[in-house]
Amino acid sequence: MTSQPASTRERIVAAASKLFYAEGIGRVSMDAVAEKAGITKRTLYYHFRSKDDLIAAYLNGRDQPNLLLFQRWFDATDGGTAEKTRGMFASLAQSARHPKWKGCGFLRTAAELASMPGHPAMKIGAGHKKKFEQWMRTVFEAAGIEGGALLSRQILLLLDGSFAAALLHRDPTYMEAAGEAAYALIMSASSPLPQILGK
Amino acid sequence: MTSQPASTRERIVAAASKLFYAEGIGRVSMDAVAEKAGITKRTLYYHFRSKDDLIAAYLNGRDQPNLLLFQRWFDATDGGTAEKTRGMFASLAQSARHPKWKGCGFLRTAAELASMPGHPAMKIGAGHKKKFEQWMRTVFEAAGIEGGALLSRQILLLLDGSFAAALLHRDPTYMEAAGEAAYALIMSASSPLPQILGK
DNA sequence: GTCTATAAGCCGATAGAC
DNA sequence: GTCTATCGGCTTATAGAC
Repeated sequence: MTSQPASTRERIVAAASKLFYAEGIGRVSMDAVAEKAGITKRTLYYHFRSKDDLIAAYLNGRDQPNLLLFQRWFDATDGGTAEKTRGMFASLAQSARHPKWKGCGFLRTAAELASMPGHPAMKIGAGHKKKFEQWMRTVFEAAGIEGGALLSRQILLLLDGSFAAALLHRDPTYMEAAGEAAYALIMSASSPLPQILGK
Repeated sequence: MTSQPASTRERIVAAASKLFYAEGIGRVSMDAVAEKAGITKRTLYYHFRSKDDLIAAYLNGRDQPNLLLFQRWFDATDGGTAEKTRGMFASLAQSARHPKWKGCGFLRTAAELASMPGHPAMKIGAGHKKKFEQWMRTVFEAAGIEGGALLSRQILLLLDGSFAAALLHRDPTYMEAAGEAAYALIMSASSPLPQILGK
């Protein structure tokens, strides 16, 4: 909130955030974080009790900015809800073309901490994705689209799937395919199929 | 191919597979693998040049069995292509309810190795997912469904998304939601929408 | 709040005997 | 092919001065 030149704590989180995202939390040492932040390790441990606390702070710092980014991408696209959602995926694909892109920090951290379900970072990651799903649901309900609860969950699945596939194959077109699937699902929900198309 | 009591190499891969999947590759030491396999570390390094080689062997050993599992789940479900695909996701959700379930080993390994795109394990993981996508495509084309290339890619996205979401939230119902989305997408592709439903 | 210095142990990988 | 023993380096975290 305050606009200080940047507190020591903020500089630590900024340094950790860059390193954790670029290399993965398990491959970054506390020494590396301290060096990147321009402080000693003793100072680092003064501000954060443990590496696990720092990991939690890293994800906490990315929660709101990431959500705002998705919302800006959605709002910036012309058309109805289906078009706007597809546009959001198109912007995501564009962002994934940046050389430093390395997937979703929340999902990658969850993958690394899969054997520690109670880890604070897992809860933050789960909360972040829940917020995305909830936001999408309010969007669908505001647009008068039925089945917003199921639909928003399906959009989230396409989003996370596109993060995983784009990272594994280093191919952002998976995100565009996810956008097309999202578009088709929203269109189907917007105009329920007549019975002639039933099974 | 041979049905020996189990060669040393096979026992090593079996031990590594259990440990890597349960704890994540970065959290498992070569000491732990050797101990689990009942050999010394020197013997382990006689059979595998490095840990990276062992990681590749781990994923290679899971490639075919995993694909066969998906195909068996698909075949075991009654109905048409859409129902069979949804049934496959339902079986996946059931498997995810096992206490030892920890997501997709290929995706979790890719997340850990995100900063090493050229790692052999990344190529094996990408190949595995490509095979799944290709298999789905042949299924759709054999059933006479149009757009099999795009559709199979969208099913893969739902699959990977459900792995990620189910792991993060520890909630297998995300896989059932993915199955419903897959069902809807396949039904739409099977019976193209008449123009009254166009935008 | 930040520093220098170090504890105590684990890491991947190797030497050399048999 | 398997063993005992160990290297050199890196890991998280802490002690005590200022």
